Amino acid sequence: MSKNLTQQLTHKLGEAIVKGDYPIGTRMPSEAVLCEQFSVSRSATREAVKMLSAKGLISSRPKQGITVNPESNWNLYDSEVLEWILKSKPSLQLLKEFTQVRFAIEPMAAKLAAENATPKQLSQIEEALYRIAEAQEGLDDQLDAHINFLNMILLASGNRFFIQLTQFVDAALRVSIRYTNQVKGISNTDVTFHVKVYNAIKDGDGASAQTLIYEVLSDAVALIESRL
Amino acid sequence: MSKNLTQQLTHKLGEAIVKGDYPIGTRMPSEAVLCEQFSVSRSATREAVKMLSAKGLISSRPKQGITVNPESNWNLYDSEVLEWILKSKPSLQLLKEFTQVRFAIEPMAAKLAAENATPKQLSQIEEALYRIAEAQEGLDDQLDAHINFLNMILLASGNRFFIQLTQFVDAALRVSIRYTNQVKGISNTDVTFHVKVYNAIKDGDGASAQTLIYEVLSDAVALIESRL
DNA sequence: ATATACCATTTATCATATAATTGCCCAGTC
DNA sequence: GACTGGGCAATTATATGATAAATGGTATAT
Repeated sequence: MSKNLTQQLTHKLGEAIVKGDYPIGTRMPSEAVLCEQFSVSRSATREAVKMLSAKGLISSRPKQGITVNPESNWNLYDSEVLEWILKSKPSLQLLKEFTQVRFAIEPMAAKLAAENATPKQLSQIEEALYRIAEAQEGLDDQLDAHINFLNMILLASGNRFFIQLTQFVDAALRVSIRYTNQVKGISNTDVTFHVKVYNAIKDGDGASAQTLIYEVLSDAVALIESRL
Repeated sequence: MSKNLTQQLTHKLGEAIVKGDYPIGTRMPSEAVLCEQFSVSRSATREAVKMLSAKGLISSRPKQGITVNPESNWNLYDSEVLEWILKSKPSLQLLKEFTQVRFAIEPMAAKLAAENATPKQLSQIEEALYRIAEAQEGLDDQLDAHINFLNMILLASGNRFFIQLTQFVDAALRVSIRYTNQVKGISNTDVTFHVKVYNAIKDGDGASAQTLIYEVLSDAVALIESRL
């Protein structure tokens, strides 16, 4: 649970907004009303409102009150916002959009990793490989192992914007599991695939690494689209 | 300028943090000190601190004070954070990273646009084409016209996560102009290129649209890397 | 009909008091 | 001597009340 009142309120309101309880464009209850509804002081309320404004969900102005911003203003790559979205309106459509982003990001990340990975990062990817192998034998969680593998590739890309998407990829994979009920098809469980990716990265063969990831995600997207 | 005190302070502190005035991992001045330094009340200070925490730049806890988070926690896709980064430490390295993200995103966005664009969105892309043509004749700003074209493609992708990156692409292109001093090479000024992209999207030829954008960005990345 | 001045509402800011959290030290105990 | 618990101190967290500023709307004057 969130520690302090402000964060608790931020989460409650954030979830409610994302869920659609306060429709876009409409005015939320005024400061005073929110205080009463949630039995907190104005300080806590105002701080929560500020945090939500910082994430682009709302904006508040004198006289006009607190209004819900259009979705285009929301910071969708903020992991809290992402969490609220996943919690309140998971859907196959959302999974599709997630996977499309992975489709764009991961092949390029693998390419960059092949070109830039440090020896240390390489060994981290190799370790991730072992985890996947162990997961096959039931010694580790398959999903966690796969996510770890992808995260290591993102880290090895050496690009801070890719690195920041680790949480995003994490969320995307955890959603996918809800719908596919197995890792297979979304992220090939066959460890030989991951070995190929690792080898390409190790050999500095960016094009191969990129293509490998691209192909497997291509299948994943096709699978999801077939269900829509 | 930012309207209210809280936002002003948020910007000042945000910029300072990104700039490195408060090194990562260190403790920032306490609430009380910040109040005095910037001559504002505790409410304003606390709200600014909350906004920066919401963006992942800092975290504050009793006794421990306000500490600067590692960069991996920053919400780099937040347009304000992006703005602060661009303002304080623009570099060719940063441009490279920006362009790599574009390299990942834009070809896929074009592909999706080809597959999903509505008639209205198609006509918006067509309009953007006219703007580029007019820009060639000096009737419109070239950079703005190019950014507009890319934004329309992102919008037509129908994927909210791509759509959200319009600001990112905007920032990336505006940085690139600082270094290349001309749009050429970063985003081909030849309008015939853009016509090809538009036609591919209009014809629903995702693969072609994707390849076209990929090729031109491939050149852009190569150009930047040659300067590093 | 238009522009200006005023008014009411809501957030913004300031100020102060009290509570809660937590790192740290110190004493006590085994 | 090392570990455990209590208590202290520093800092943020929360509550509350008062005042300022912003702004949409209204009324008024021309």
